[in-house]
Amino acid sequence: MHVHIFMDKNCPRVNVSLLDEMIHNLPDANVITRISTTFQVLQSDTRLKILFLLAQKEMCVCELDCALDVTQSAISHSLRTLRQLDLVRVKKEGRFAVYHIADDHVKALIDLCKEHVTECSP
Amino acid sequence: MHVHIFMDKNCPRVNVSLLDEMIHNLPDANVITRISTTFQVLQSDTRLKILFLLAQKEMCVCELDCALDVTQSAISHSLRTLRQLDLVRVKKEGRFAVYHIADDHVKALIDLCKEHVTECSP
DNA sequence: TTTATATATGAATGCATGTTCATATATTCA
DNA sequence: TGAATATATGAACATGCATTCATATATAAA
Repeated sequence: MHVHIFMDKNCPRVNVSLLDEMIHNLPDANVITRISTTFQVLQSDTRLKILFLLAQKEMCVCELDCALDVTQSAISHSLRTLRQLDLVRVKKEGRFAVYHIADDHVKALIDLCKEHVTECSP
Repeated sequence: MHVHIFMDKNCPRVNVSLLDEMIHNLPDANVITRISTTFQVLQSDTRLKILFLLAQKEMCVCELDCALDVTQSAISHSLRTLRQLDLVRVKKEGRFAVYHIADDHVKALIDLCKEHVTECSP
């Protein structure tokens, strides 16, 4: 893992060895990227609504289609994105694709964020 | 608050009154939007690195500038965005603008997401 | 006051992403 | 087998955003 302090900037407050250690403590670049990708997926109203609905009960695509004011196509695209990050999972039931929240981390994440947002109201 | 079930879609699995209740249980539209905005801000590698650094110690802009391989301008823009959502806060110390994490929710959020990402490795 | 440093901001650009439309696949039912 | 329903996918368009460059403001040092 590369650690690189850009000392050409020459900030008088920098403690080089401390900063070096702090940079070492950063998650690996690929972990950072996966975290940001996850948050990126949680950044859409439609996908959030899907997650809040699925948190209550597993649902097939056409149920979601009844509940949300977007195209069925948009819902499928959203679900694929959520699936790719393992935020939701599918099981086939006859001709229906029934989606459910992947695990409790996901619920905890959105609940925590909801807390943050509703507590401080700027 | 409007609840609208789109029954023209006519999904055989829909239980109208249940779905109606589930839609009522959704957070208000503006809360959803604020949640998605928050996640949107957490979706950038640069801003995440800033948060992971600030989680270790408060830092001024030029310290961050030494630690990260992006422009000082980019860092300032990122910090403003983080500030606007109350994810970080500033205090002035002489000519330095010293930033720190706003509260523990924020730490908890990114830690939880890091957990999720590092546990399931697709 | 002049100079240097620290931070912020605006404009411009390039890239990514969400949605819709059109269409393809898959499953059930007649 | 054929028709209807359920879901997925691709292309296209429009929008939003992160970064950089250039520059402005603010604080300190000389």
